[in-house]
Amino acid sequence: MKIEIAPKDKVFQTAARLFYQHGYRAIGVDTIAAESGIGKMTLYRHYPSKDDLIAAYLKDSNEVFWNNFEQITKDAPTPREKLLTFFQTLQDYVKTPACYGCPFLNVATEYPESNYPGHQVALEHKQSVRARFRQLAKEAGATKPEVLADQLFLLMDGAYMASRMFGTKNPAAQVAEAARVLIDSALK
Amino acid sequence: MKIEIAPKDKVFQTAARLFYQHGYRAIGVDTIAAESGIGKMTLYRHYPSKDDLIAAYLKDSNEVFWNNFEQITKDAPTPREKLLTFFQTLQDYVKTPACYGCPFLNVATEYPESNYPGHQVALEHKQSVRARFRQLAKEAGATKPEVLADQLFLLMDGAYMASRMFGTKNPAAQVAEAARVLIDSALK
DNA sequence: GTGCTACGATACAGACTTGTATCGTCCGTG
DNA sequence: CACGGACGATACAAGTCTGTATCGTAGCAC
Repeated sequence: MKIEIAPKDKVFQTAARLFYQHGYRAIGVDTIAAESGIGKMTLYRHYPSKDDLIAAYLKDSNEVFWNNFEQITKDAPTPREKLLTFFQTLQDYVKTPACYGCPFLNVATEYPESNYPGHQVALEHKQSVRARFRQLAKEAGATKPEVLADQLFLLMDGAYMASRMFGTKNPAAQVAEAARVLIDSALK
Repeated sequence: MKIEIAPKDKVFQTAARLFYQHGYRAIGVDTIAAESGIGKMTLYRHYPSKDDLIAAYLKDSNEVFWNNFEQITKDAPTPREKLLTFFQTLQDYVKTPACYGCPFLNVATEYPESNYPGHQVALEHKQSVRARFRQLAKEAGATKPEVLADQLFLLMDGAYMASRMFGTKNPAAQVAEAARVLIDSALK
Protein backbone atom coordinates (compact mmCIF):
# COMPACT_ATOMS: atom_id res chain seq x y z
CA MET A 1 0.00 0.00 0.00
CA LYS A 2 2.16 2.78 -1.21
CA ILE A 3 1.15 6.35 -0.78
CA GLU A 4 0.20 8.12 -3.98
CA ILE A 5 1.23 11.74 -4.20
CA ALA A 6 -1.10 13.84 -6.29
CA PRO A 7 0.56 15.49 -9.31
CA LYS A 8 -0.30 18.92 -7.97
CA ASP A 9 1.55 18.18 -4.74
CA LYS A 10 4.52 16.71 -6.59
CA VAL A 11 4.81 19.87 -8.64
CA PHE A 12 4.51 22.01 -5.56
CA GLN A 13 7.10 20.14 -3.52
CA THR A 14 9.58 20.13 -6.38
CA ALA A 15 9.02 23.81 -7.10
CA ALA A 16 9.39 24.66 -3.42
CA ARG A 17 12.68 22.84 -3.16
CA LEU A 18 14.14 24.31 -6.34
CA PHE A 19 12.92 27.86 -5.70
CA TYR A 20 14.31 27.82 -2.18
CA GLN A 21 17.64 26.34 -3.13
CA HIS A 22 18.44 28.01 -6.45
CA GLY A 23 16.21 31.07 -6.56
CA TYR A 24 12.97 32.00 -8.28
CA ARG A 25 14.35 33.44 -11.50
CA ALA A 26 16.96 30.72 -11.91
CA ILE A 27 14.35 27.94 -12.04
CA GLY A 28 12.06 27.61 -15.03
CA VAL A 29 8.78 25.77 -15.33
CA ASP A 30 10.37 23.23 -17.66
CA THR A 31 12.86 22.32 -14.96
CA ILE A 32 10.12 21.98 -12.38
CA ALA A 33 8.05 19.77 -14.67
CA ALA A 34 10.99 17.57 -15.61
CA GLU A 35 12.35 17.28 -12.06
CA SER A 36 8.97 16.38 -10.63
CA GLY A 37 8.21 13.92 -13.41
CA ILE A 38 5.00 15.72 -14.17
CA GLY A 39 3.82 16.99 -17.53
CA LYS A 40 4.09 20.66 -18.19
CA MET A 41 0.41 20.95 -19.06
CA THR A 42 -0.52 19.36 -15.76
CA LEU A 43 1.54 22.00 -14.01
CA TYR A 44 -0.27 24.79 -15.84
CA ARG A 45 -3.62 23.15 -15.17
CA HIS A 46 -3.06 23.57 -11.41
CA TYR A 47 -1.07 26.80 -11.45
CA PRO A 48 -2.09 29.26 -14.19
CA SER A 49 1.34 30.91 -14.22
CA LYS A 50 4.77 30.68 -12.69
CA ASP A 51 3.96 33.69 -10.50
CA ASP A 52 0.97 31.81 -9.12
CA LEU A 53 3.25 28.93 -8.22
CA ILE A 54 5.66 31.30 -6.51
CA ALA A 55 2.82 32.93 -4.61
CA ALA A 56 1.49 29.53 -3.55
CA TYR A 57 4.93 28.57 -2.27
CA LEU A 58 5.22 31.78 -0.27
CA LYS A 59 1.77 31.41 1.25
CA ASP A 60 2.61 27.86 2.25
CA SER A 61 5.94 28.99 3.70
CA ASN A 62 4.06 31.55 5.75
CA GLU A 63 1.80 28.87 7.19
CA VAL A 64 4.72 26.57 7.89
CA PHE A 65 6.53 29.39 9.67
CA TRP A 66 3.64 30.13 11.98
CA ASN A 67 2.89 26.50 12.67
CA ASN A 68 6.51 26.04 13.71
CA PHE A 69 6.48 29.25 15.68
CA GLU A 70 3.47 28.30 17.76
CA GLN A 71 4.62 24.72 18.14
CA ILE A 72 8.04 25.81 19.36
CA THR A 73 6.95 28.55 21.71
CA LYS A 74 3.84 27.00 23.19
CA ASP A 75 5.69 25.29 26.05
CA ALA A 76 7.70 28.34 27.05
CA PRO A 77 6.20 29.72 30.25
CA THR A 78 6.96 33.41 29.71
CA PRO A 79 7.06 35.79 26.73
CA ARG A 80 10.78 36.29 27.30
CA GLU A 81 11.38 32.56 27.10
CA LYS A 82 9.17 32.30 24.01
CA LEU A 83 11.48 34.75 22.27
CA LEU A 84 14.59 33.01 23.52
CA THR A 85 13.28 29.64 22.37
CA PHE A 86 12.46 30.98 18.94
CA PHE A 87 15.96 32.36 18.46
CA GLN A 88 17.58 29.19 19.74
CA THR A 89 15.55 27.17 17.24
CA LEU A 90 16.40 29.64 14.49
CA GLN A 91 20.07 29.29 15.34
CA ASP A 92 19.86 25.50 15.15
CA TYR A 93 18.06 25.70 11.82
CA VAL A 94 20.40 28.09 10.04
CA LYS A 95 23.32 25.80 10.85
CA THR A 96 21.51 23.01 8.99
CA PRO A 97 22.36 22.17 5.35
CA ALA A 98 18.61 22.29 4.66
CA CYS A 99 18.66 26.06 5.21
CA TYR A 100 19.03 28.31 2.19
CA GLY A 101 18.04 31.54 3.85
CA CYS A 102 14.53 32.95 3.99
CA PRO A 103 12.05 32.48 1.11
CA PHE A 104 10.60 35.92 1.77
CA LEU A 105 13.91 37.78 1.83
CA ASN A 106 14.91 35.89 -1.29
CA VAL A 107 11.80 36.89 -3.21
CA ALA A 108 12.13 40.50 -2.09
CA THR A 109 15.68 40.52 -3.45
CA GLU A 110 14.81 38.91 -6.76
CA TYR A 111 11.61 40.90 -7.28
CA PRO A 112 12.23 44.24 -5.56
CA GLU A 113 9.29 45.99 -7.23
CA SER A 114 6.75 46.46 -4.48
CA ASN A 115 3.84 45.80 -6.84
CA TYR A 116 5.02 42.27 -7.58
CA PRO A 117 2.51 39.88 -5.97
CA GLY A 118 5.18 37.76 -4.29
CA HIS A 119 6.79 40.84 -2.80
CA GLN A 120 3.49 41.76 -1.21
CA VAL A 121 3.09 38.31 0.36
CA ALA A 122 6.64 38.55 1.70
CA LEU A 123 6.07 42.01 3.11
CA GLU A 124 2.92 40.95 4.91
CA HIS A 125 4.71 37.95 6.38
CA LYS A 126 7.57 40.07 7.69
CA GLN A 127 5.18 42.64 9.12
CA SER A 128 3.36 39.84 10.94
CA VAL A 129 6.58 38.60 12.47
CA ARG A 130 7.46 42.13 13.47
CA ALA A 131 4.06 42.55 15.09
CA ARG A 132 4.38 39.24 16.93
CA PHE A 133 7.78 40.26 18.26
CA ARG A 134 6.30 43.56 19.42
CA GLN A 135 3.49 41.77 21.17
CA LEU A 136 5.85 39.41 22.97
CA ALA A 137 8.21 42.26 23.85
CA LYS A 138 5.31 44.18 25.33
CA GLU A 139 4.08 41.17 27.29
CA ALA A 140 7.61 40.59 28.53
CA GLY A 141 7.58 44.10 29.98
CA ALA A 142 10.05 45.85 27.69
CA THR A 143 10.14 49.59 28.20
CA LYS A 144 10.11 50.18 24.43
CA PRO A 145 8.59 47.04 22.92
CA GLU A 146 8.73 48.27 19.32
CA VAL A 147 12.43 49.04 19.66
CA LEU A 148 13.29 45.62 21.04
CA ALA A 149 11.09 43.94 18.45
CA ASP A 150 12.86 45.65 15.55
CA GLN A 151 16.27 44.87 17.01
CA LEU A 152 15.37 41.19 17.20
CA PHE A 153 13.89 41.39 13.73
CA LEU A 154 17.22 42.57 12.32
CA LEU A 155 19.01 39.73 14.05
CA MET A 156 16.63 37.16 12.58
CA ASP A 157 17.02 38.35 9.00
CA GLY A 158 20.76 38.74 9.44
CA ALA A 159 20.90 35.11 10.49
CA TYR A 160 18.92 33.98 7.46
CA MET A 161 21.19 35.90 5.11
CA ALA A 162 24.30 34.59 6.83
CA SER A 163 23.09 31.09 6.07
CA ARG A 164 22.46 31.85 2.41
CA MET A 165 25.80 33.53 1.94
CA PHE A 166 28.10 31.30 4.02
CA GLY A 167 26.35 27.95 4.05
CA THR A 168 26.40 25.84 7.19
CA LYS A 169 29.43 27.47 8.84
CA ASN A 170 28.06 30.96 9.28
CA PRO A 171 28.09 33.79 11.81
CA ALA A 172 24.51 33.04 12.82
CA ALA A 173 25.84 30.69 15.48
CA GLN A 174 25.71 33.77 17.73
CA VAL A 175 22.14 34.83 17.04
CA ALA A 176 20.57 33.28 20.13
CA GLU A 177 23.08 34.82 22.49
CA ALA A 178 22.73 38.20 20.78
CA ALA A 179 18.96 38.00 21.15
CA ARG A 180 19.34 37.19 24.84
CA VAL A 181 21.57 40.21 25.40
CA LEU A 182 19.15 42.55 23.62
CA ILE A 183 16.14 41.14 25.43
CA ASP A 184 17.68 41.29 28.88
CA SER A 185 18.95 44.79 28.21
CA ALA A 186 15.46 45.91 27.27
CA LEU A 187 13.84 44.29 30.29
CA LYS A 188 16.16 45.36 33.03
CA MET B 1 34.38 73.06 -20.71
CA LYS B 2 32.09 70.19 -20.07
CA ILE B 3 33.35 67.01 -18.57
CA GLU B 4 33.38 64.08 -20.95
CA ILE B 5 32.52 60.74 -19.43
CA ALA B 6 34.23 57.84 -21.13
CA PRO B 7 31.81 55.25 -22.62
CA LYS B 8 33.25 52.57 -20.35
CA ASP B 9 32.43 54.65 -17.29
CA LYS B 10 28.96 55.47 -18.59
CA VAL B 11 28.26 51.78 -19.05
CA PHE B 12 29.61 50.99 -15.61
CA GLN B 13 27.65 53.67 -13.79
CA THR B 14 24.42 52.72 -15.54
CA ALA B 15 24.95 49.02 -14.90
CA ALA B 16 25.77 49.70 -11.25
CA ARG B 17 22.59 51.69 -10.74
CA LEU B 18 20.35 49.19 -12.50
CA PHE B 19 21.90 46.09 -10.93
CA TYR B 20 21.66 47.58 -7.47
CA GLN B 21 18.11 48.78 -7.86
CA HIS B 22 16.44 46.02 -9.87
CA GLY B 23 18.73 43.02 -9.45
CA TYR B 24 21.33 41.28 -11.56
CA ARG B 25 19.13 38.80 -13.38
CA ALA B 26 16.37 41.32 -14.02
CA ILE B 27 18.63 43.66 -15.97
CA GLY B 28 19.88 42.65 -19.41
CA VAL B 29 22.81 44.00 -21.36
CA ASP B 30 20.46 45.55 -23.93
CA THR B 31 18.83 47.58 -21.18
CA ILE B 32 22.21 48.72 -19.87
CA ALA B 33 23.37 49.73 -23.35
CA ALA B 34 20.14 51.59 -24.16
CA GLU B 35 19.89 53.31 -20.77
CA SER B 36 23.49 54.48 -20.90
CA GLY B 37 23.23 55.62 -24.50
CA ILE B 38 26.18 53.44 -25.43
CA GLY B 39 26.35 50.89 -28.20
CA LYS B 40 26.10 47.28 -27.26
CA MET B 41 29.36 46.44 -29.00
CA THR B 42 31.15 49.12 -27.03
CA LEU B 43 29.88 47.51 -23.86
CA TYR B 44 31.20 44.12 -24.91
CA ARG B 45 34.49 45.67 -25.98
CA HIS B 46 35.14 46.80 -22.39
CA TYR B 47 33.42 43.94 -20.56
CA PRO B 48 33.72 40.54 -22.28
CA SER B 49 30.56 39.23 -20.64
CA LYS B 50 27.73 40.25 -18.35
CA ASP B 51 29.36 38.29 -15.54
CA ASP B 52 32.50 40.37 -15.96
CA LEU B 53 30.43 43.52 -15.62
CA ILE B 54 28.79 42.15 -12.48
CA ALA B 55 32.17 41.21 -11.05
CA ALA B 56 33.54 44.67 -11.85
CA TYR B 57 30.60 46.27 -10.07
CA LEU B 58 31.12 44.11 -7.00
CA LYS B 59 34.84 44.83 -6.85
CA ASP B 60 34.13 48.53 -7.11
CA SER B 61 31.46 48.26 -4.40
CA ASN B 62 34.02 46.59 -2.18
CA GLU B 63 36.45 49.47 -2.65
CA VAL B 64 33.73 52.05 -2.06
CA PHE B 65 32.73 50.26 1.12
CA TRP B 66 36.22 50.28 2.57
CA ASN B 67 36.91 53.86 1.52
CA ASN B 68 33.75 54.89 3.33
CA PHE B 69 34.58 52.71 6.29
CA GLU B 70 38.02 54.20 6.84
CA GLN B 71 36.81 57.72 6.11
CA ILE B 72 34.00 57.39 8.62
CA THR B 73 35.92 55.71 11.40
CA LYS B 74 39.23 57.52 11.16
CA ASP B 75 38.22 60.32 13.54
CA ALA B 76 36.79 58.03 16.19
CA PRO B 77 39.27 57.90 19.05
CA THR B 78 38.60 54.34 20.25
CA PRO B 79 37.74 51.01 18.60
CA ARG B 80 34.43 51.01 20.42
CA GLU B 81 33.55 54.40 18.98
CA LYS B 82 34.71 53.30 15.53
CA LEU B 83 32.13 50.52 15.65
CA LEU B 84 29.45 52.81 17.02
CA THR B 85 30.14 55.38 14.31
CA PHE B 86 29.96 52.75 11.60
CA PHE B 87 26.58 51.52 12.77
CA GLN B 88 25.24 55.03 13.13
CA THR B 89 26.29 55.80 9.56
CA LEU B 90 24.80 52.51 8.38
CA GLN B 91 21.54 53.39 10.09
CA ASP B 92 21.44 56.78 8.41
CA TYR B 93 22.16 55.20 5.05
CA VAL B 94 19.54 52.45 5.13
CA LYS B 95 16.87 55.06 5.80
CA THR B 96 17.84 56.81 2.57
CA PRO B 97 15.90 56.22 -0.67
CA ALA B 98 19.28 55.60 -2.35
CA CYS B 99 19.61 52.34 -0.40
CA TYR B 100 18.50 49.12 -2.05
CA GLY B 101 20.14 46.74 0.35
CA CYS B 102 23.61 45.28 -0.02
CA PRO B 103 25.07 44.44 -3.46
CA PHE B 104 26.87 41.43 -1.99
CA LEU B 105 23.86 39.96 -0.22
CA ASN B 106 21.84 40.55 -3.36
CA VAL B 107 24.28 38.68 -5.59
CA ALA B 108 24.52 35.82 -3.10
CA THR B 109 20.74 35.51 -3.22
CA GLU B 110 20.47 35.64 -6.99
CA TYR B 111 23.48 33.39 -7.64
CA PRO B 112 23.62 31.04 -4.64
CA GLU B 113 26.02 28.60 -6.32
CA SER B 114 29.30 29.08 -4.51
CA ASN B 115 31.33 28.60 -7.69
CA TYR B 116 29.74 31.62 -9.35
CA PRO B 117 32.47 34.30 -9.64
CA GLY B 118 30.30 37.05 -8.20
CA HIS B 119 29.43 34.89 -5.21
CA GLN B 120 33.11 34.46 -4.46
CA VAL B 121 33.72 38.22 -4.54
CA ALA B 122 30.78 38.74 -2.23
CA LEU B 123 31.97 36.07 0.17
CA GLU B 124 35.44 37.54 0.39
CA HIS B 125 33.99 40.98 1.04
CA LYS B 126 31.81 39.73 3.86
CA GLN B 127 34.66 37.76 5.39
CA SER B 128 36.77 40.93 5.34
CA VAL B 129 34.07 42.86 7.14
CA ARG B 130 33.76 40.06 9.67
CA ALA B 131 37.52 40.10 10.22
CA ARG B 132 37.55 43.89 10.63
CA PHE B 133 34.78 43.66 13.21
CA ARG B 134 36.75 40.98 15.04
CA GLN B 135 39.85 43.16 15.03
CA LEU B 136 37.99 46.17 16.39
CA ALA B 137 36.20 44.03 18.97
CA LYS B 138 39.52 42.67 20.13
CA GLU B 139 41.09 46.12 20.29
CA ALA B 140 38.09 47.34 22.23
CA GLY B 141 38.76 44.67 24.82
CA ALA B 142 35.83 42.33 24.26
CA THR B 143 36.11 39.11 26.19
CA LYS B 144 35.04 37.09 23.12
CA PRO B 145 35.83 39.29 20.12
CA GLU B 146 34.69 36.78 17.50
CA VAL B 147 31.32 36.43 19.23
CA LEU B 148 30.71 40.17 19.36
CA ALA B 149 31.93 40.56 15.78
CA ASP B 150 29.48 37.99 14.47
CA GLN B 151 26.62 39.47 16.46
CA LEU B 152 27.31 42.86 14.93
CA PHE B 153 27.67 41.25 11.54
CA LEU B 154 24.16 39.82 11.78
CA LEU B 155 22.79 43.24 12.72
CA MET B 156 24.46 44.86 9.73
CA ASP B 157 23.09 42.41 7.18
CA GLY B 158 19.69 42.46 8.86
CA ALA B 159 19.64 46.21 8.39
CA TYR B 160 20.54 45.94 4.72
CA MET B 161 17.79 43.42 4.09
CA ALA B 162 15.27 45.48 6.03
CA SER B 163 15.99 48.31 3.65
CA ARG B 164 15.53 46.17 0.55
CA MET B 165 12.30 44.66 1.80
CA PHE B 166 10.60 47.64 3.43
CA GLY B 167 12.07 50.64 1.65
CA THR B 168 12.84 53.80 3.58
CA LYS B 169 10.57 53.13 6.55
CA ASN B 170 12.21 50.00 7.88
CA PRO B 171 13.10 48.38 11.20
CA ALA B 172 16.78 49.23 10.71
CA ALA B 173 16.18 52.51 12.51
CA GLN B 174 17.16 50.55 15.64
CA VAL B 175 20.42 49.09 14.36
CA ALA B 176 22.77 51.63 15.97
CA GLU B 177 21.17 51.27 19.38
CA ALA B 178 21.20 47.49 19.10
CA ALA B 179 24.90 47.57 18.21
CA ARG B 180 25.59 49.76 21.23
CA VAL B 181 23.83 47.36 23.56
CA LEU B 182 25.73 44.35 22.20
CA ILE B 183 29.06 46.17 22.31
CA ASP B 184 28.64 47.47 25.85
CA SER B 185 27.44 44.08 27.01
CA ALA B 186 30.56 42.45 25.57
CA LEU B 187 32.92 45.03 27.08
CA LYS B 188 31.62 45.25 30.59
C1' DG C 1 45.31 64.20 -46.57
C1' DT C 2 45.61 59.09 -44.89
C1' DG C 3 44.95 55.58 -42.21
C1' DC C 4 43.62 53.75 -37.57
C1' DT C 5 40.87 53.23 -33.81
C1' DA C 6 36.83 53.83 -31.02
C1' DC C 7 32.27 54.26 -31.36
C1' DG C 8 26.99 53.87 -32.53
C1' DA C 9 23.48 51.38 -34.83
C1' DT C 10 21.58 47.43 -36.41
C1' DA C 11 20.92 42.88 -37.76
C1' DC C 12 21.55 38.37 -36.46
C1' DA C 13 22.49 33.56 -34.27
C1' DG C 14 21.41 30.37 -30.90
C1' DA C 15 19.75 29.34 -26.62
C1' DC C 16 16.34 29.89 -23.24
C1' DT C 17 11.92 31.66 -21.33
C1' DT C 18 6.68 31.40 -20.41
C1' DG C 19 2.61 29.74 -21.94
C1' DT C 20 -0.46 27.11 -25.48
C1' DA C 21 -2.10 23.48 -28.59
C1' DT C 22 -2.44 18.76 -29.78
C1' DC C 23 -2.41 13.94 -29.39
C1' DG C 24 -2.65 9.45 -27.28
C1' DT C 25 -3.42 6.95 -22.98
C1' DC C 26 -4.90 5.42 -18.69
C1' DC C 27 -8.21 4.98 -15.09
C1' DG C 28 -12.27 5.33 -12.47
C1' DT C 29 -17.48 5.75 -12.82
C1' DG C 30 -21.81 4.71 -14.52
C1' DC D 1 -18.23 -2.05 -21.84
C1' DA D 2 -18.36 2.94 -22.78
C1' DC D 3 -17.29 7.45 -21.64
C1' DG D 4 -15.07 11.45 -19.63
C1' DG D 5 -11.60 13.71 -17.27
C1' DA D 6 -6.89 13.89 -15.75
C1' DC D 7 -2.50 13.02 -17.23
C1' DG D 8 2.20 12.59 -19.98
C1' DA D 9 4.66 13.78 -24.01
C1' DT D 10 5.68 16.67 -27.51
C1' DA D 11 5.59 20.30 -30.66
C1' DC D 12 5.01 24.94 -31.06
C1' DA D 13 4.46 30.30 -30.73
C1' DA D 14 6.29 34.46 -29.29
C1' DG D 15 9.25 36.84 -26.62
C1' DT D 16 13.76 37.58 -24.25
C1' DC D 17 18.41 36.57 -23.22
C1' DT D 18 23.63 36.74 -24.18
C1' DG D 19 26.95 37.36 -27.40
C1' DT D 20 28.63 38.19 -32.40
C1' DA D 21 29.00 40.16 -37.00
C1' DT D 22 28.62 43.97 -40.02
C1' DC D 23 28.61 48.62 -41.60
C1' DG D 24 29.14 53.54 -41.51
C1' DT D 25 31.23 57.42 -39.23
C1' DA D 26 33.74 60.68 -36.48
C1' DG D 27 37.94 62.04 -34.37
C1' DC D 28 42.90 61.76 -33.86
C1' DA D 29 47.90 60.78 -35.01
C1' DC D 30 51.21 61.13 -38.47
